[in-house]
Amino acid sequence: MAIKYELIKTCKQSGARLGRLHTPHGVIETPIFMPVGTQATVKSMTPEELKDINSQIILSNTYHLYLRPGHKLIEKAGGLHKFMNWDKPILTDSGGFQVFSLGPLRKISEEGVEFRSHLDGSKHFISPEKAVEIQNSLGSDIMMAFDECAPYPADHDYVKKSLERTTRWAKRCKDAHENTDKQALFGIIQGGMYKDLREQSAKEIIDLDFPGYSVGGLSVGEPKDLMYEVLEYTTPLMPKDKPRYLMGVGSPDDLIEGVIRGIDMFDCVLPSRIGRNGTAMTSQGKVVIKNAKHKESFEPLDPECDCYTCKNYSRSYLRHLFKANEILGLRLLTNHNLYFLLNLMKEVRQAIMDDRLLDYRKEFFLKYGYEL
RNA sequence: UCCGGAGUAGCUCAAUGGUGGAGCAUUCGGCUGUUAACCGACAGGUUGGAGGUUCGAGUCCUCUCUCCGGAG
Repeated sequence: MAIKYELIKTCKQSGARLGRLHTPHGVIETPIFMPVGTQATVKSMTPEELKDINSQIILSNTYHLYLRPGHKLIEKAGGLHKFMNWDKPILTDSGGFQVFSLGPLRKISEEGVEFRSHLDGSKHFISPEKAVEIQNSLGSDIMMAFDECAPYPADHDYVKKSLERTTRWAKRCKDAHENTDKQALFGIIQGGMYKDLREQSAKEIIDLDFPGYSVGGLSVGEPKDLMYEVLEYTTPLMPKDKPRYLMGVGSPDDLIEGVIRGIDMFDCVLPSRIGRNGTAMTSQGKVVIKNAKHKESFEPLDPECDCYTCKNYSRSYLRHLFKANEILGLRLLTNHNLYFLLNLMKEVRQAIMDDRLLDYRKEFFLKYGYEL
């Protein structure tokens, strides 16, 4: 087996899990946040910088790398790790979400998905088998099954048909995947916002016996309370001895709420994207660095933060960089936001260890400005 | 001094004589398995000034001011 999950303890106060995930490229302490590096790069960050902020694993993308530069090229380069100079674990998303987000450019059938490239309009076809083949070429530590992410809202009938197809596709992915000792393939539970469908999907996917499971189809525009509710009845259905991954979630409150509901892994573009767009996550809440009120603020972005950005630069300077459209500004904010979430998860792990995650949530929310 | 050109939003510029717009800048908002250094909103005007022609003038006419270019 490529990976092994070790449950260290559960928080007595919240039930959250503290664990370790052993992978071919090292051990990951969970719960963990995974920075997103869609095109074989976490935008604006070097691998060295990612290590400096304690990134343990990053995510990359099948769809994007298949289109450009091509998975065969990456295979020829010696695999994704070597190609991008990252020797720690990598998880690759299957392209299922791109199917969801490509909208009118794609056509879904039982066989797979036909779509037009967003780059040049060329026609392509990705099947479950193809998604596995691509990810085998990339050589990621954790591969994701090719799924269909249903939109929100979607009616019961549509979601049921969609999740059943996701199950059939998951089976095909598993059958196509042979490199099981070097790469782990995770199954994805769908089912939208319907309890009976989540139960059905969980049963079908777990019956296929994957080394890890993710919850997909959340964080697609539904209210937060609804997402938490779905998690509350979905994670208890998942095996305790396997990692649980909530796909696409990454706001600070969602991470904490997800961990409390039994999630071990998260990924999200939010910190890197809003960082590039000029918003920082700080212990005191959100900071939009371009706002005029920071013009003469010579204080750090977050006085409680120990990241490179906060230790060396003022809000005034960061604002200047953004106003002047200087590339360093978005690099520094990306660096800070990723550090902030990685550090948040570190504190969450400590709080689980100390059996006080609910207390921690309360303290964090109060400072950040979230309502409990 | 003469000749020519130009004066419209903070800037660069649109607008048959018929409801003065855009891009950028400003201010603010959004972003959740990246089609995203992106997207959106608010605000911003006595069209250099004064007359005139006209039902109606940014647009045509007269005078005037400023700037640019050329000549002297």
